[in-house]
Amino acid sequence: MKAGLRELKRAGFKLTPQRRAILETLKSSGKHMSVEEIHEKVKTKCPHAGLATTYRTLDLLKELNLVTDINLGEEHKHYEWKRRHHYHLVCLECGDVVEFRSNFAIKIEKNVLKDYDFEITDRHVEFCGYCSRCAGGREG
Amino acid sequence: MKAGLRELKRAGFKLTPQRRAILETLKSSGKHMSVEEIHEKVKTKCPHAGLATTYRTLDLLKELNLVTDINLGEEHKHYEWKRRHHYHLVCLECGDVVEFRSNFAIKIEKNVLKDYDFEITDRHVEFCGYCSRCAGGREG
DNA sequence: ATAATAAATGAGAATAATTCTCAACTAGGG
DNA sequence: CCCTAGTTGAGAATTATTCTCATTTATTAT
Repeated sequence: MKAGLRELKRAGFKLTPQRRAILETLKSSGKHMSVEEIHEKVKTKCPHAGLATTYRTLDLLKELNLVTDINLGEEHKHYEWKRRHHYHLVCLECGDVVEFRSNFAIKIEKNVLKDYDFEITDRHVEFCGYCSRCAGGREG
Repeated sequence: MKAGLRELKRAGFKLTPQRRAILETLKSSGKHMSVEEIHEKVKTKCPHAGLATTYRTLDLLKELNLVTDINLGEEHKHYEWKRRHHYHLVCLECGDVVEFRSNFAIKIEKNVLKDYDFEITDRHVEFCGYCSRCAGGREG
């Protein structure tokens, strides 16, 4: 059984078409999506799907540690299928969101465990600033 | 002139009692506060202060890069006076928020500049999980 | 398969944080 | 001290999210 469905099942939740659709949408898209975007996509598979179910299911998937929510600026929330040590750069000028990885990310987390005795299960790391294209225009 | 007021002035904004109070409240508290908390504190200095002004001023201070907003869980937004390389650990059990610093934080940012040609001006780094007290209870 | 049942859904109402509107007020320059 | 553009307060408006509840459905045992 596919990852995601497996965890839902194991935790005693029913595998409804709506849940399958939401899960599949996020997993296959491979990027962050707003609740509305997810809902629109889900409706192509389940035309009667209600928005509340999308909210409920995303909460559930978050609870099960399968998805993460990211906050881009101030607007509405975005979700994405969880991946390890995968952070975000958000350009304040063009709004572009670039993923990044750093070897130091792992070291920071070891630091946190060792120095603060804190066990990390989820991460929200967004660095905001200016991407190469936009930085140029700002200062000559 | 004090830091904060200086930047407001320089950018051409008026130094109203409300702005002074909001700025001073955040700066002197030294920790993150919700908009309501800030507003309550401000009202002890300016009893007629409106909530909208607190929202407007926090937006303004953020615009000027003097404060950062942090997202603790799902609730309403929190703000704090900006400090360098100062991140957060959020315990999912007791809700406690601990600040942390890591030498690797600086290295990550150098990585980002070098490898992604991205100029960081603001950071939102929250690691969620379980603090030492709560981690124990969870698994025996 | 089919029935029994606890869980899940859809639709829209309810909520709560944030933003907007606009008349009245005020900081700061001259 | 006056003028004026910028700022404020109060409450209405907006908008994302949550709640309610009657109806439907996935799953388990028969």
